[in-house]
Amino acid sequence: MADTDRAASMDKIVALCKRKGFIFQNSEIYGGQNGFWDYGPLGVELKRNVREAWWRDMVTLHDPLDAPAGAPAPFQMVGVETSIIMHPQVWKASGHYDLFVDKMVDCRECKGRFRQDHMASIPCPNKPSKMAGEHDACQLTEPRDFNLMFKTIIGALGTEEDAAFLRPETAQGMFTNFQNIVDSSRVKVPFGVAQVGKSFRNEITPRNFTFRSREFEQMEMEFFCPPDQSREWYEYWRDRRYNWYVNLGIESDNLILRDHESDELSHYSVGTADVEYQFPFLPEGEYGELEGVAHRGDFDLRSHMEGKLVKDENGCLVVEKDENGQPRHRGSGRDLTYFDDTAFERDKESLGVKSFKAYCEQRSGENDPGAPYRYIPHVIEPAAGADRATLAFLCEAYFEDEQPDEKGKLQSRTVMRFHPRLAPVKVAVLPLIKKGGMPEKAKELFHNLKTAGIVCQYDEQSAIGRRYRRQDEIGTPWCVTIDGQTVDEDNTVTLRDRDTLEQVRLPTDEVVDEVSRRLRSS
RNA sequence: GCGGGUGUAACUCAGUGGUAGAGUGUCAGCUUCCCAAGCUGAAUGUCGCGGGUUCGACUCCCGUCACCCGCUCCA
Repeated sequence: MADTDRAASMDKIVALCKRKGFIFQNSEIYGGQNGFWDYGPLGVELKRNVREAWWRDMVTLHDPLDAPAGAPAPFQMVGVETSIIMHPQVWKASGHYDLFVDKMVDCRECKGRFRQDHMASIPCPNKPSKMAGEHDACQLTEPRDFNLMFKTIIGALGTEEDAAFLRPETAQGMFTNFQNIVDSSRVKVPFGVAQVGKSFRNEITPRNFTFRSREFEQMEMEFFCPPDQSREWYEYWRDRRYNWYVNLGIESDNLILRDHESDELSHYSVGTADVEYQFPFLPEGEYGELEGVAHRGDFDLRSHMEGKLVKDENGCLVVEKDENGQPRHRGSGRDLTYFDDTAFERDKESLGVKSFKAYCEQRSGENDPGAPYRYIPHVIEPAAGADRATLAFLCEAYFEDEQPDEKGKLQSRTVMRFHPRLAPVKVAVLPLIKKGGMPEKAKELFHNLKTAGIVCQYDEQSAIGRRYRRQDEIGTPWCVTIDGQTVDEDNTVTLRDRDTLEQVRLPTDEVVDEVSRRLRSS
């Protein structure tokens, strides 16, 4: 597909999102706000389904007794929901505070804005032979702070002293609760903590529909494992997360798993891979990030123990010091190490020691006498964007094809081919015509579907063909039609498939079970 | 943030210095026994927002907001 076609299809998707109630611009009646979006009646169902598919896969269906296929070992998985505003020190210790506060310099002459630490390598827009700020005509402002974290004030009389931040990622809530979770829920390493929630970033350039928003929702999981197994776990989660998208209907041609180059890695990461989708708003062959799966080592827990970490000249993580030799941003001072009692109990006989204390004393000369039984767990973090995944599913579902109308003439059809589990509406109940007892019969079935908790719609408005198309356009996988045969003969209905247009007849009483069965097996 | 483009009904878009139309969609009625059918009727816009010029602005000018494209940015 040419790039112009790709852009055109994106325009159609955006228009459909608005027309059918998937996604609206936030505060639209006031002119809108850059970087903020609202989900409409169908969008909220779709996004809920995305979230639930993730939570089900991660938490609800996870069986801690057996290792899932491909996993190095059995593991446990729990969920949390932590607050959006956290203690300001969290962001200082994690590094976000320093990292997100960029010094920016404006040029009054060329109207350019530059990151102060990048200026030496950015050509002056007016005189590209010189670097920004070095041309005689340049009129630079003083460097100013640009904080990518949303700032707020705690307390009604709050001053700048009471400044706090909306979280730019949900992950820190899992790290700061690490000890609480270990102490309260009897989990043992390796285990994961999952969370779904809103995050906020003051993006400089929100763009591409909901892809880069200032308020967005993340589906993050922090997986804590022994340091010597972290590589295997990283590879496991990377592949498993890629497959999650494939299983929910993303064609593998549009989806890639891309390992980061070493110079692309965050300062704390020893390995990161992105799950990326070929969005229609990108040029052909370019992909946008849906999810980052990062091997974060012990960076996060260590930061919250010791304080903000930086790499020293040897590439080792050390606490960053201020001019007085004190930590630049102190940590909590809590001991967040983990004692692997299972492994120690297993090994202690062969080690010839009675207690862990004795083991440590025996190894008192070592660098880390508690190793490998007491350690800071390493972290594997699959961090997915719920809005980005939702957008990818929307783009992937969009199809235009041609189907014959009642006169046999081909008519174009817009159909959203959502995976049935993601479809906002699962089934529509349609009386073929508005009389002959069909509406009554249809309403009865509709009530039964409702009672069974299946999201469904009832529609008796206008011709049957048009109603099918309406449902196609919002991606409803099945339509049940009540006709004369239902009422006058054998109480059977037709069940129409969105993609094949094929119809099967089945007894009205079996519709709820059949739809449930199809949803389960999809 | 910079440069370019765009902004008229729910959607797609016409339009003119004299306060607005089409198609689709939506709604109501009739008809209709399976894929955007037909007929009849109806509702909807302060022409993105604010200011200026003008007797009069949707139209011209300025500002602003939003969207798209290109740069920049992207933990």
